[in-house]
Amino acid sequence: MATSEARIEDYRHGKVPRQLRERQLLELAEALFAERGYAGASMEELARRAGVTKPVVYELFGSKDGLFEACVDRSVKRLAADIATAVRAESEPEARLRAGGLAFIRFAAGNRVAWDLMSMGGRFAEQARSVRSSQAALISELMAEMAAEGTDQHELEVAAHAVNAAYEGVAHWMWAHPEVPIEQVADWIAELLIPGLRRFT
Amino acid sequence: MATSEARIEDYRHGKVPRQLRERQLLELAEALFAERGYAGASMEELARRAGVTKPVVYELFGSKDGLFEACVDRSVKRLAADIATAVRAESEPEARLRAGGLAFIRFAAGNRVAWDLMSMGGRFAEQARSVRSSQAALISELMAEMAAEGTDQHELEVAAHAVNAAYEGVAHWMWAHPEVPIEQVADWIAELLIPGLRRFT
DNA sequence: AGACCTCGGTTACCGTCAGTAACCTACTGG
DNA sequence: CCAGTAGGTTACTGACGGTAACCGAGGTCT
Repeated sequence: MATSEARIEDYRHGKVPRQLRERQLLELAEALFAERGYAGASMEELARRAGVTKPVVYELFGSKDGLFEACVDRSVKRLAADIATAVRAESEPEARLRAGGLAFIRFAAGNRVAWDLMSMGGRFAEQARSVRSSQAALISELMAEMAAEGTDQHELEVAAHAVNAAYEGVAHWMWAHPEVPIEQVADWIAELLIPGLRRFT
Repeated sequence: MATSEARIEDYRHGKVPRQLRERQLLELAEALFAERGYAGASMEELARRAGVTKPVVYELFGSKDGLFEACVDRSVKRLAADIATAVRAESEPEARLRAGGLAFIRFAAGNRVAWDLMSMGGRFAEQARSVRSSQAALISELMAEMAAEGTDQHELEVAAHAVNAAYEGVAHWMWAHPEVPIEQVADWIAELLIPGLRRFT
């Protein structure tokens, strides 16, 4: 990392550059949302924790929804990057799926805060849907590699969504069973899904 | 149905029995939540639609959360009943899973209101988790029928959660693709999952 | 030097809504 | 006729999302 990370403490007399303030608020907001839930988190408190007042937050994010979406966006990007990296490390389709799945599970296990953020449905159903779709698109791509030419596009999409959801659902299960190693879990899911996916080849 | 359904209109001068009022409010609340989302739905408006005032709602449900949970509970029970009925109609394990899956998909397709209610995460994460768990328990039961004796209990649970989540995830996909018949979708998922499930037998 | 701009920030307010305390009133049974 | 109660209302509080208006330190142009 060449450019040293700027810190808030360097700006003693208030007056922190917008970009830095934004990063600071995003980090605090992520923690706050995870800690209190969407409804329970108050803009006032976020501002207080950052040592500023409400209008500052509103100028940067527009609204509470805007702030939340920004947080989710951040997490989604991190997750997508993690998966992409893991997938790129392998070359065989099946190995890529296993690697992607493991990365997914790992992320869920190691970033519960971010994870909880992303799986908040409710009024953010639309956003959640688009997250899932892009996730599924990623999987579709993986599957398209190994799919025969004549495969029905809809069926492929459905399978991709199913695969994505399966991992997602199991991630929830994991929280209740920390004693089970995640590699084991990832393996079980892969073992469950791969046989059914083979018919696409 | 022997006992005739009591209706609100029969009680011209206010004074409606609590039980009936409760049913009425639950139905209106379900619609309202679906229409406006949790945050957007106001207790005031619900009361107005029912022709009463807020404290009536509060006496019956305690809080907005309480009302919401009651709504979800109602939907969950309906879904579980639907699935149980469908499953009971078959005898072969594989056919039962297919039937259960189809019932699941059918419910999602025909009760979007209830469905949306159930998949609202956020502050209701705990409730959502318990719903999923009981759902998965149902599937576990199904799978236990066809599972060999020595099967790892954890693996079975994981698979059950994965199967449940897969159906759930695809239900979301369906909304965006109403042109695809639900039987087709249900079949695709079954085809995807069953091969992987066979290793339990 | 002084006029001026702008950037980061504050004070003080509004409207909405969950939740509650206190009160009202038509029936019902003794 | 009186008491109890079941169903309901009025009128309020407190919290919170969101906003208008203002402020002051620093740099820049003439």
